[in-house]
Amino acid sequence: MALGDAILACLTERPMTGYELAKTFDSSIGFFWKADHQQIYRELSKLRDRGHIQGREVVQTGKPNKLVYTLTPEGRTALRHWAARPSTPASTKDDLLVRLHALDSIDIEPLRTDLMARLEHHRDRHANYERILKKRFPEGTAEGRLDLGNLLLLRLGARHEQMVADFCEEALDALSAMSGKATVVPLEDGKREGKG
Amino acid sequence: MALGDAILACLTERPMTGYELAKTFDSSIGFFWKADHQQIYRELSKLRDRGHIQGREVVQTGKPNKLVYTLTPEGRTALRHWAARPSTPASTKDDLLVRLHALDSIDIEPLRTDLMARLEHHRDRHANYERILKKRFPEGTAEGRLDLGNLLLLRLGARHEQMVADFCEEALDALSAMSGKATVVPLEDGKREGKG
DNA sequence: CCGACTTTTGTCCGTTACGGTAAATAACGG
DNA sequence: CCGTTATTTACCGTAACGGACAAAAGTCGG
Repeated sequence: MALGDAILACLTERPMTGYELAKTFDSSIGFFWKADHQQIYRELSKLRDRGHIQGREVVQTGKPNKLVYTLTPEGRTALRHWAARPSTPASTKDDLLVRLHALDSIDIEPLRTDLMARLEHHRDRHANYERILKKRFPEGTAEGRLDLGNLLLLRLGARHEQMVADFCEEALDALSAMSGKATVVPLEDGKREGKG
Repeated sequence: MALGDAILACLTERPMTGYELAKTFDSSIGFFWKADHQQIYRELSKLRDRGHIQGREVVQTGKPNKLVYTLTPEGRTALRHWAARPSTPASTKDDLLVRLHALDSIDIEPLRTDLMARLEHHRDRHANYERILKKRFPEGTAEGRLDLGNLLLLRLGARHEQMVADFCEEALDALSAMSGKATVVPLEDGKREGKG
């Protein structure tokens, strides 16, 4: 149950409602962890049952009342214990990779379309990371533990998106070369600063 | 259900038993898709029920009889249809990243240990990718669609592991710098040449 | 003004996926 | 005899995902 711990991690920053958490999982932490609002509400109930978080109802006029969740000391401890256990490296599980593995049994045209969409997707995300980096860390330095973690995360994210975007480009190139009859895939590893 | 399709993708190469598939999911395709043998057997039953694969029992003396599964034409079609649908970009879901997000609420020592373990893990995997690359594609070129896909995959895998390993190293460096009291994270290689 | 749509805050229910434990069967190696 | 390799399968619990619904107030268009 890592989703629960991801929520606890979010709540270390400030108390939040399920709705705000859902928003958060759509931006910052959501860059590497997807969860929709139902999942979050369900997980919140479990965490509350476990005593890891505590909900305080805030009466609102006009809108339905909201439940602001705060980490309890038990929750903090649980998070620390969870964080002290060795992490398990996650596997990628990307459909695209499976398709490439069976490249000669599938249709290339839709694949090409897909690769182009993905290229755009990863470029967008890369730009987004860079934008946030420039805004939050214009000096490229962090002050304090929390900032350090987020800076590291943003840099990793940016590089990852860059890498995948490059990969999509190369795959498209190779596919073109292939359908053009040549059987050689261009480029080799290392840097490859795009010709702009 | 992408696992089912991953299995179909594997079976395009050659007919296999559940046992062999489990092995495969421990090496080649398993580099980016984890699945243990129970999952695979379960999925195989479903695929057989759906008529996407067909099992042929091979009587063995000494060992339990084995069931060799072959793709049916329906299975091939299903795979092609699946591969023609746009892929959904997968999110990372790595515990380590969640921990970094809550860096100031967790203990650094176990994190450091974990980072070192992960560094080694990703270096090993990188070496493994490079080894396979050198063996299967000494020229760095592919002949034929199937080879192209696998070459691309291996290169992506190698780069990915390299990147994550580098990330672990940087995180460790930054953590050391931090506990040494300085609050500045050293500049990374590559871009970002802001400060002198 | 009415109806449609969005925002905010959730709940319910069903399916898919994952993972631990275990068991049956039989050769081979130490 | 015990452990490992090979092979398949069952049972069971939890984690994760995702569609639909609810309820009440806000905003926009006709």
